Amino acid sequence: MDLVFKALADPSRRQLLDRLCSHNGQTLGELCRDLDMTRQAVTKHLALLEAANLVVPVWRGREKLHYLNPVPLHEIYERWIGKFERQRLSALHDLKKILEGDNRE
Amino acid sequence: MDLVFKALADPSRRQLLDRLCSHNGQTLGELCRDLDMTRQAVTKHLALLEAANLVVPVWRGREKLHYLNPVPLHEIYERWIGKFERQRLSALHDLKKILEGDNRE
DNA sequence: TTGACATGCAACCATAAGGTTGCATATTAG
DNA sequence: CTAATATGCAACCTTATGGTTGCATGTCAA
Repeated sequence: MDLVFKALADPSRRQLLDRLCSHNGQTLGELCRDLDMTRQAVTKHLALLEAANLVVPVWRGREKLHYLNPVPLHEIYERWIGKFERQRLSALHDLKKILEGDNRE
Repeated sequence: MDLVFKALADPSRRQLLDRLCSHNGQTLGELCRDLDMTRQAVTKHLALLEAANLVVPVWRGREKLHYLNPVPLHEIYERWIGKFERQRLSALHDLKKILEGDNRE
């Protein structure tokens, strides 16, 4: 779970996920195209995404295809974001109240 | 948006959000209780959470109260996680197919 | 008004993170 | 078989990150 949050923390990695979202199953070479980063940098990012299980690699000969795994993101939502969503309205209410009262007790 | 992902990347900060979720409006001192970290470390974490607008501070005399702001998390979900949720089933399908086929083209 | 309390600010430190370059390895095409 | 292609691995560098300690500031209570 921590690995997933860590993996999502970097904009380059989110960009890679975005690319895979729009075109699943790309090779490393394809994912590198038009990025101002070396192939090795991309490799490192993909390694973190794989460690977080957000991306699953599949070898086809000398090519490495990358597939999106939506499960970890879904879990993040279920076990983490959802919890805050459930409290969202009451938290917003707290905030509104306290900001209206403008710092008095 | 990047600030929000960065803020969520650290487990201590997620823990602080958790604490605020279960008891909103705590002071710095309260938030520090039973953490194996100095007050200054907590202050730094809270500063990042504030920069990401996940936590809103309200001063009451010499005390600083901390309130949860659910909006950024909601936006993360709306603009980011939701997008992947929408593709979730097809991505799972891709993954299943490719893993079944076990690496042939 | 003075001391205790709640917090802020700044310097400093160790390690992690993101990136590069150079070379090695494995697969495919001619 | 040999070239070119696709990728991996390792060393290295710079900056960010998470943490500490020490001291300063502002507020409340006796």
